[in-house]
Amino acid sequence: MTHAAHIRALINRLSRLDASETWGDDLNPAQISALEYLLRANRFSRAPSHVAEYLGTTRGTMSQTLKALMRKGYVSETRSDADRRSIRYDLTVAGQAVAGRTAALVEAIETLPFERQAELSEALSTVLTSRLAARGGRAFGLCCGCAYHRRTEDSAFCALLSLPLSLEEGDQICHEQVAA
Amino acid sequence: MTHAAHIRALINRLSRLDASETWGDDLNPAQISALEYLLRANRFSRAPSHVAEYLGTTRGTMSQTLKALMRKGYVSETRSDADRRSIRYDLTVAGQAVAGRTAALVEAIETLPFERQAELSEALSTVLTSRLAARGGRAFGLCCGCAYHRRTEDSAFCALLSLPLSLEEGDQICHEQVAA
DNA sequence: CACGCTTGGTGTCGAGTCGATACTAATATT
DNA sequence: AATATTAGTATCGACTCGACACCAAGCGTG
Repeated sequence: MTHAAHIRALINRLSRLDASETWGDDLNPAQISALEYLLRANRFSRAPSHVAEYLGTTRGTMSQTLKALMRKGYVSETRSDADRRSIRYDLTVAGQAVAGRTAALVEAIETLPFERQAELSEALSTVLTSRLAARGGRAFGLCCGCAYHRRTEDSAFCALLSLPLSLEEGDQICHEQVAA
Repeated sequence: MTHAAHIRALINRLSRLDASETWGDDLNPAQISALEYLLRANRFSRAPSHVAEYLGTTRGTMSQTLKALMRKGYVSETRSDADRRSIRYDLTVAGQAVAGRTAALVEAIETLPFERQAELSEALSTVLTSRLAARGGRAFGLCCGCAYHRRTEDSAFCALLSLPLSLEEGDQICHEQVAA
């Protein structure tokens, strides 16, 4: 067993463990993952197709997942005025509460020395980036790390969509993000 | 977003990506995971309850998964003579072929410097161990790392079950394993 | 401007996961 | 011998997931 194969097994096992722990409500892993993505995504990146691409599933599946979350009152639907086809899903207060919880896995990771955490984050990011590039997937990076992000003293601006941004939006995930 | 929360997100995303890639046959992620476990587990650790505990699911679910793999010809059932309740699932040739494939994720991990791979493996192992301990789960370590493993020049022996072992079995996963 | 192509979202189908629960049979305990 | 525990299974309901078909909205080119 090589290091790499072992690492893959660890990743899958940890993910499985995390999924089975994050339970407790009437939500399953896929639904939790969707809520967590919505918590961190900016307003341009909350359509079913974006969540689907981020999580590596299809639009059909994600559509169903979001409808289920809708029925349970964790998200709300908003049709776009600019493009009448697209829908944006926002977290409700209940949804924010669930998505914002600290997972047991996070606490376990925090027991590692800070230095180790940084290495871990770095290494996993590298692997993910290379895999995403191989599949032709988008990076889904942070708004502030985008080539089109413009920042002044007390305001921000997206040069791609030609829209003003709030300062907090800089720290959110954007599906349009192009690494600077 | 803390380092730890980011790492958790990376782990889940990588696992999801891996699952969606390891497809192609008539097998889903849970079935693949079961096959991969069976490939690496020794003959005392291939019962539905062991696979279920390893993967963090229930006996009922795993029973169904293994039956599905049975129907598709990837595993074979063997009732134990010692304990007529228990069943052992072994990989067929087709099962070994699928479980032994190299995943794209493994190739991506292998592009990291060897030093980085070792760190990554080490860090993830630490986290997993601490999580397993917290849940009261077993370690599922390797046979050769067990307190009951006895090794001589050209043979091996399990002092817990009082049974002779083949040399290859030392590198397999054992559900009884107690870290030395 | 009208034609077609593409895109975004949804509905449906079938196989299967998953937890919960309830059950059987075999083994342990007392 | 009676009881408790353990291993595996069947069944139920909610849901995932890929595949596919469908519709409506936006786009692109002649």
